[in-house]
Amino acid sequence: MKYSEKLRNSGLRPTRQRLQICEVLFNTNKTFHFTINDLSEKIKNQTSKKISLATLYNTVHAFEKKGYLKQIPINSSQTYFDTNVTDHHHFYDLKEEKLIDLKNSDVGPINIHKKINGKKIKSVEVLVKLED
Amino acid sequence: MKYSEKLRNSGLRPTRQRLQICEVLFNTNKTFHFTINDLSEKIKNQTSKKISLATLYNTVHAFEKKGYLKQIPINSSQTYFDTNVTDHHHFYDLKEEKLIDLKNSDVGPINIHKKINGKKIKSVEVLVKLED
DNA sequence: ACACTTATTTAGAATCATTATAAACTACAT
DNA sequence: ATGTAGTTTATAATGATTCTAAATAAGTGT
Repeated sequence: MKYSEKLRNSGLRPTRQRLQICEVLFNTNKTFHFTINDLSEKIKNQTSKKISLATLYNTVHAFEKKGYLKQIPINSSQTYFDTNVTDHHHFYDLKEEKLIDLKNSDVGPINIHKKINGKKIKSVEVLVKLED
Repeated sequence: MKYSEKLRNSGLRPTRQRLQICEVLFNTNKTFHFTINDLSEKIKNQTSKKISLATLYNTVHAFEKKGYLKQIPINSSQTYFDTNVTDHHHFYDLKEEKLIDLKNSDVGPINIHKKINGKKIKSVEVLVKLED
């Protein structure tokens, strides 16, 4: 299925910029982590036409809202996004400041035994900090 | 044990500012979450003498480094700290933008079955996002 | 193809949390 | 009391993110 159709089905017009961003983010079997700045660099390198920063922010947030990207909860000066939107967890190497995927099977099942009235669980995310 | 001794034992001089901050943060049985801004407001309300923002940042980071505070990994415009430095986890109510403590017993034990060469696990933190 | 409406892109400005600076001050050892 | 290393402070600087409003492009109906 072409990105343009997917976008349209999500209520997003398939613009040149969005299609380029889709290529960079999703046209690979591997999933990966990135910041807006990383994305900006990739766009500069992999494509000829530049996209303004504002558009990168707009688009990444639009994709996140649609569920095509996830924010990774971590304290860093920049926000990290993940193209892997399945339930999974992360190592964070404090020294290298690098994120590493943990498969779900690397972390046992997690059961939350507490409920909050009127609220349901949207996601469960584990961050494992690593030091030397 | 007095805060001044504790500070000295940690290699931090017990200054008026640090002692005031200790009072606000630790002089209660309840632990709590706060941002630098929250702390600034508390200091303004609970004490007569003001402390500069720079000092609040310096001190909170110093306390964190010494293990008296923990940063909570969450994507928010401000950094959240926790006076509860024991291993425990959090709910994050996305609508109210509020953190709620989870006791360790509310979350089963978490076993990480993956190792990274030369790295050891410093912490394991679970963030459970809540929606309506 | 054309006109029209609405969504999108964009450069640049604005915002805001945080960090850096460097001068004044203070704790503490001698 | 003096010296020095550690702290505090006001203020400036930084930098990621968001806002703005004008220009552009996409979709729709004719």
